[in-house]
Amino acid sequence: MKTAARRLAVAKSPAPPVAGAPLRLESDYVLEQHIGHLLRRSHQRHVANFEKGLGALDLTPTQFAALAKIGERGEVSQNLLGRQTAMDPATIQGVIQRLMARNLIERRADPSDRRATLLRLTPAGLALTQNAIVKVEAVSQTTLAPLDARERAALALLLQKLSGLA
Amino acid sequence: MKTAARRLAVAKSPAPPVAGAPLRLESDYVLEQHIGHLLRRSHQRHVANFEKGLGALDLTPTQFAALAKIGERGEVSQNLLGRQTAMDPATIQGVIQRLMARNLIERRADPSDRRATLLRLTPAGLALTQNAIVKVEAVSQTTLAPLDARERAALALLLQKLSGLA
DNA sequence: CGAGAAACGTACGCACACAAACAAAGCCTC
DNA sequence: GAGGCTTTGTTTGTGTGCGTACGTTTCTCG
Repeated sequence: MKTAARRLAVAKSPAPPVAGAPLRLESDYVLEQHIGHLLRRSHQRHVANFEKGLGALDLTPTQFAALAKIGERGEVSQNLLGRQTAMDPATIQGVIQRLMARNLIERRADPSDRRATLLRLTPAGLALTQNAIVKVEAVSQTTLAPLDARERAALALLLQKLSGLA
Repeated sequence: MKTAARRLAVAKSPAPPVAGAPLRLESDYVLEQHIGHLLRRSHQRHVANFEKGLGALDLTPTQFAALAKIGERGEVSQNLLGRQTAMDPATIQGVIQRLMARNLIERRADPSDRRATLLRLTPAGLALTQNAIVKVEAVSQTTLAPLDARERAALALLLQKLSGLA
């Protein structure tokens, strides 16, 4: 009912808003060729592959990045982790909370800096991360499937330049 | 107070959760070299440039994509627009609502298919989109600044392959 | 023709992602 | 050593982005 009512409300506007031929851009802007759109679509496709490929583990790309980085460093502050994984303090906050709720990481106050919080993996988190790393390799292969070896290397280099990592 | 209380609650766990040396991954996984991370960071950087560059217009990349596509086609259904801009039906919904709330687009029922809704630009929407297109070109230049002309062409081609557009 | 399948839009919930504003703790300089 | 700046983490608000479920309408096929 609600739906029908709303649609009627929209449809009942007779002439004022919609008069003649639709307005068009005169410029021939091609969305599909623009770097932003291409980056967005490529990233989108990879994220979809990721969530397919890790299905049972129930990890998002950002959650995985956080786990991998903590596991690499042993123990990191929340803030440093954010910088290393390119996440806002506000963003990392939610990620940490969700990982902690699943008992994959634990935190303690930094004894030498009472502002900071140190993060480390739990045994469960370590096991899950090891497991995930294997599957993530497969996901990367899926994402990169349209490219041959030379193209893959070229793309990696270009993206590193683009994102300021090279 | 709330903050202090929470921090104490965390800090008061004495030994059980945090015992000895932190757990580490034995594998030498390098987050920074993986395609997903590179795509994420590159996209992230571009979005930041975009929001800087369009500042006053107050458009997000997706909102701009929707406007540009509507302006190119004259009048499109919401669903088709979603496919053309690579957005979920659920995602395009919110975008449309926000653009409509700002009176940049308007909608009417499709006379030949009562399930569908047709979208078109308002005069204000057309003017804003024309204006935005110019600025978006500049944003793309900013994003691509680390690359020379040959690299830009190569990157565009690779991303088109990667996202299924070529 | 009529039932089932498919398409369109909507609604809700979860997870990023960032800006802005804030409190607490540390640093730094005069 | 005291005031000011910075750093760390939190909270709130807005905007994507998708899964899922839903109601309506259209299409398709027997």
